[in-house]
Amino acid sequence: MRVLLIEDDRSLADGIATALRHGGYAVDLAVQGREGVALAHAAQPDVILLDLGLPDIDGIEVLRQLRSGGLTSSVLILTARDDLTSKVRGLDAGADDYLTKPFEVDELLARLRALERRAGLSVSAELTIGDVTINLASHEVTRAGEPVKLSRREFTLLRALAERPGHILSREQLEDKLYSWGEEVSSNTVDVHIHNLRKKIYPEFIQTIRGVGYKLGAK
Amino acid sequence: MRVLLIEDDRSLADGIATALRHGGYAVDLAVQGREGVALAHAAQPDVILLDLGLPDIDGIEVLRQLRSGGLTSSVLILTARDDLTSKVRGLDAGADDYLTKPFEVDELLARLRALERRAGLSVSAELTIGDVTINLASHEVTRAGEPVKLSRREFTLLRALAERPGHILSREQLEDKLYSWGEEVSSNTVDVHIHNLRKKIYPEFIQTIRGVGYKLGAK
DNA sequence: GGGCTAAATTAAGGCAGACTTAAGGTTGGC
DNA sequence: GCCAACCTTAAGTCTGCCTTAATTTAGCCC
Repeated sequence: MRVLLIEDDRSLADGIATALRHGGYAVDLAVQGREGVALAHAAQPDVILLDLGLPDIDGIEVLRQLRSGGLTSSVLILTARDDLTSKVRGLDAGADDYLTKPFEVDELLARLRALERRAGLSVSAELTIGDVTINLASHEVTRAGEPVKLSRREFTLLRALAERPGHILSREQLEDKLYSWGEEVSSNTVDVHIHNLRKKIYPEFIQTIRGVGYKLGAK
Repeated sequence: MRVLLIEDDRSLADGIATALRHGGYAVDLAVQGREGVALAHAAQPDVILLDLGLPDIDGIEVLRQLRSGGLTSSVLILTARDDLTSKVRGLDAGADDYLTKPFEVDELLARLRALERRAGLSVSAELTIGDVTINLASHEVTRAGEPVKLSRREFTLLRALAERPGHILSREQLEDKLYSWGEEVSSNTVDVHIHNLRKKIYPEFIQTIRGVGYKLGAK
């Protein structure tokens, strides 16, 4: 866990840094805004502790520069100002939390733990088979970078096949993916949708195993 | 965005709830700890506002039950106690933030926005999708620099979609963002609001995935 | 190669889901 | 307490998709 502390008051900064190191954090220290922005990009910290009262640049401006530079670290603002507006401005400029000076080290540590907890990354689930990508969240499918427009049933079928590339799925299994209980179907729908999929992507993309079912890739 | 408020002081609770609803949140209200735990599971709120001084169970205990029940909503503690220990205990028990009473509604709203941000919903106070910008704090929306006037419901819908650009949200999910428990709606309101949004912005801005839901750009 | 079965192809009809519109109802501001 | 804005309903229209089924093509075994 890496922390970047941007704080111009040297003795306060040293005190915090020591406490954090005791707490098992790796701490980088910057005493000016510009320096802080540079270090943030160099050190890629998990959390940034940002003092609002910096000598060279306004803290909120630093925050803005960090965010517009694409930085995703959590930011905790340290401020002597307890006026509402700068708190609100700070939070709206992309801070995750703030702490008013003076504060107790225990509270700082507690807030850091709270920030750590929210480390859940949202992974955009995407399947790739050959030059075909399937975005599960947006239902977007591309083939060699070109978007392919699929209907609901087509998408469901394709996903079912793409989830187990190389495995053969029978018509029956595929129907199970398409239809819920009590709305079974009595025709060759699966065949038809497979056919349409092949037309939209390319024929060899889906292989037929005669008498068994269909499968993707892994030729 | 859905908020669960657990607060035993009825008039305070009503005040907060009204303010939040104005801000475009769907608000569920519980006046007791047990009730709160139950509702949290039923309503699946994005954020829980938890008063520590509840009549039946201690607030921290409520929090513990919520977390051990696997709930991942962000929790913001409201407390009259400004003593450090209960703050720290709260944060360690899994709260994401706290606010000491009395507080200003503006600050509550700012903290809510900050919580939403951390939950990975958005990175800054302003969302931009294509040439449309959405200011979460002021509720101002512009399209190609031109201001667009949206109603409350329209704004809430747009925000929900904009928080996860490219992701598809079903009508059901969108309704959850608009309505609190017990005020469910049985018509095509979502459709209508989407339609009005499209008229005010432009039709292709919101895409329909037939049989699945709606999504924004990300093209 | 002939016969048989499985799969591919095609097109049409029907329908469910989505869009549109307008009329009440409700709410909030003054 | 009135007015305007906004929200909900509901009905009607539209459209893209799905299913159906009939026909053609391909694969396999003897």
